Amino acid sequence: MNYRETLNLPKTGFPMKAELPAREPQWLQWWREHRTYERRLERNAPNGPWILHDGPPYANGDLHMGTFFNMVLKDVFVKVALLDGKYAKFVPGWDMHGLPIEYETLRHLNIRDFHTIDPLELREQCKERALFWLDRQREQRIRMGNFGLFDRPYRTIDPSFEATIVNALADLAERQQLYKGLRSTLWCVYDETALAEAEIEYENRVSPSIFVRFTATREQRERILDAMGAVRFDGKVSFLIWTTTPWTLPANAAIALRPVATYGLYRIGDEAVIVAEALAQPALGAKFADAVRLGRAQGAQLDDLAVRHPFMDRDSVVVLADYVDLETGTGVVHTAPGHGADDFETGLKYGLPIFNPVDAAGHFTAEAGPYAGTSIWDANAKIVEDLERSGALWSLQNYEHSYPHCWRCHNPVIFRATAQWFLAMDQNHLRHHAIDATDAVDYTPQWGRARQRQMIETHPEWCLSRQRTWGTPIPSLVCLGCGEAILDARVARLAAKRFAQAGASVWWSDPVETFLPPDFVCPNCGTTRFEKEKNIVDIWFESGVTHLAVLGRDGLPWPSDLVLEGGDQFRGWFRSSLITGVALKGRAPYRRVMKNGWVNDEQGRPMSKSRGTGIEAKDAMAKWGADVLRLWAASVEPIDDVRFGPNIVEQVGRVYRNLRNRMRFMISNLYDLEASDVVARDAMEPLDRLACNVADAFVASVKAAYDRFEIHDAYLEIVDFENGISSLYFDALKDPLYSRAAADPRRRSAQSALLYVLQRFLVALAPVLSFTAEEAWQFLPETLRGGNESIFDLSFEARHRGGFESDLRLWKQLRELRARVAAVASPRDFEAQLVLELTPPAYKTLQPLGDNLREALVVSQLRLVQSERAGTESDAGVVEFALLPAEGAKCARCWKYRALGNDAAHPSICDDCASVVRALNLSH
RNA sequence: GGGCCGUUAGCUCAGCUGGUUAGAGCGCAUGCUUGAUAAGCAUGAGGUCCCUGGUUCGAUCCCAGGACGGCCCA
Repeated sequence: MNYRETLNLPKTGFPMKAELPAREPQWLQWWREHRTYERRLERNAPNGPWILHDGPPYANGDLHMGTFFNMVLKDVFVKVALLDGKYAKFVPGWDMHGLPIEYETLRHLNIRDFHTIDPLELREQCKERALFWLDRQREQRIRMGNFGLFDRPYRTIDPSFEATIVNALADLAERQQLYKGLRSTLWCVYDETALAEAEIEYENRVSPSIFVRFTATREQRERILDAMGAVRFDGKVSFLIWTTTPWTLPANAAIALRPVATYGLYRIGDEAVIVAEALAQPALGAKFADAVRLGRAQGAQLDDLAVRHPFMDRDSVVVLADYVDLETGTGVVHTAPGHGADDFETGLKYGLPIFNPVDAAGHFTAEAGPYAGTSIWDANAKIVEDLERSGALWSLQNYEHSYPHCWRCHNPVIFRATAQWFLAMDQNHLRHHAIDATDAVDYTPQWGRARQRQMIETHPEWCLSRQRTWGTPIPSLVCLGCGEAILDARVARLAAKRFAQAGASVWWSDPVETFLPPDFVCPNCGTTRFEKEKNIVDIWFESGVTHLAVLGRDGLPWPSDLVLEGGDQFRGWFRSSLITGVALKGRAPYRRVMKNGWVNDEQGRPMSKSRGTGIEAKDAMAKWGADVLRLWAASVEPIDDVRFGPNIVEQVGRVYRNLRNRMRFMISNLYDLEASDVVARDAMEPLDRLACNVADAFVASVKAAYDRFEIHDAYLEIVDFENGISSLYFDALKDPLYSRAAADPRRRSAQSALLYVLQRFLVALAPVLSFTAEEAWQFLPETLRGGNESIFDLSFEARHRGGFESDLRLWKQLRELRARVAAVASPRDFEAQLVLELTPPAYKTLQPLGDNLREALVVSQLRLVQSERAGTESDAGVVEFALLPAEGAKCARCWKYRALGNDAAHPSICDDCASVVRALNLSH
């Protein structure tokens, strides 16, 4: 007789092969149809919110693995909160204005100069492109298995959002936080337009390289000599600067030194010059041989000195700047705040005048004195000539270097100061308050706070205005009477109201009168005639107010509990949100900031399309499925930079298969269990009760890891648990599950424990392996699901009885014991009988397991002996053990060694099996 | 060039406030099983803990310098 058919072998439709790319979309559909997320949200509503506020991705292009990684991490936390019973409403958002989209649209339309297209038309086209990419990205985010209100995302182009932006500007204006001032921007004098970084190409160019004396007056000289500890010297004393742009000299306001560098005063003949010591030899050239050092000082000691401008009738003051390097030149840097980004920042820092003597077409204005009317490029030669004549020129040569050029006309570009709107960082102590506000924020990792503070400390005045089309207008006016630029809160609120109704394009289409409050007059001159300014707001400001547009309404609290983005956002969104939050609401708009690392390729280098390592999220999901990729995200340390590629996915794929098979084993042994058969934990066999307790401990530690925002720790717990539960527990259970009668109490106890362990296992995994956990849950017989339609209807709450410690110790002891026995001979074929001589404590803990201990060791017979000896601290409390051949013969049905043949009808099987088989025959 | 971060077995990672034969999973090799079977179990081989100095009785862990890699800036 073939006894195999009399066994309770596992049965399930849960497939071993995952085929995730094909199956996952079905579960997306299932979640949508069953409103799984929404229903759980509603159920959780009374328990209060936990909100992760989404930093808006930019709506151009498909999602890459870096975004995928970030979005999976976000989703894990949302799901953890959901399973924890929280109102974890996740509102995804998109950043949809801005230059990249404007460029892409112009390229799409084949338009070279954006001035040639009507702004309203361009805005329509941009909107279309942005919506196109939003839809694609939304599809990809949904495909990842992310939960959220994807039907109602927030979008920076929504009229209500645009109104929020403008109202924020109104609030800031009311607090005197906004002003219009000059700023140095890249400028093409041929196209007469400002350029963005992205519009620049670097090309080689030959420029005049000149060293120029900035000479001290007699009075200035004495202070310099004093500061440098030099003896009395009556000759000419000069700072020697180096520049390759002589035309910027008329705008010189200062000379900058490196604070930590040492500067020397070198006497050469009857004059003396100051340069950095490290550069003295190359800078002074042949004259260095005859130079005598008269004094020296750190740059920081020379702050606040001054010398005369070589040809303008004014002083040039000494300032300090960290960016001054000692690679080339003299370590003394000519500073023209109107003509360089660094220079400009230094100018702001020191309150220097922003000379701006160049017009839009690149000609000097009257401000340039003798050079008025000259083209800047022609002026180069003229200035050098004049310097030569006045004796200020030290040396001249040609110099080839890389220089920014306009990408359209390929001419060299310049820096030119233009009037822009700023958010004043030091008005109302904003910078100070923002730094202090980080104290109330938790950072993961902790050094994030220092990084964030640094980003605030070094934040220049925030330039809010852009001279482009695709954005939210800054509703500022120009008075036609006096030319004053006005950003008035009342005007802004009126504009916001109009934008909320009709969208921000009305700023371009509607007459200025529609934005004027009654009786509005120029505060400067009283005129009532105005013109609209055509600036849009920096998109970092737009994303910086997402917390105002999304939080504090629709059941969402302000601030959020967590924001989670890539580390670059310390300078970006974390910062812009913090500043607007502090400026407008007095505190950070989030309670915790977490950063995730970059995704590099398998060699640890940035992913690159040209190297063939650039993988898009949608392609990865189509190839491997989302769940394996989600598991990958948990398998790495997300704080650090991580690696991704086919080999790594393959490795994670094997871990995935293990997890899947463990689920499958449990499900497949539950096919005949009815809810009414389920045994209460207290009534279970000791080993089964232990497994349940260990599962509780497992979930508790996984939950604790999630609560610490350590997804990777949760992953390690999961892997550790699955290995233990499988090799020890599942193996032990096979015999009782398969060979006992279906309704045998031993078997029902085991099944009940498996059900519980499976349920806990799936809950712990669901935030990461969402699709697979759901799939497994649905393959569980419905009667066993306890009315929980989806795995996401379950909760983390384990029994917090405490007292897991002794269970975990016993569990560990069993694993060691099993390993110890297995090291001598693989016992799992039941061929052995085992005699264990145990220490008294080990005997005390193991003996109560009764026959379960024999099951766990997979032997046919087990005898425990309490040792007389105290025993060393030997493994698992085993003083000694002996493996002997099992007694009896191998039962053809259960494979254990037993006494056979007591039933004449079944001579090859043991008594227990015979009674099971007889019962089966009777029922036929 | 500056700021920040990282560097532990082939791969992904653990290693608490300095003292362990430095661990796990995956892979690899070997064996068992064929009643989880394109599965399961066991055993084993893999490490100058990036390098160089220093502190210490003792350093993967602390300090300094360097190399390599990454992010943000310049």
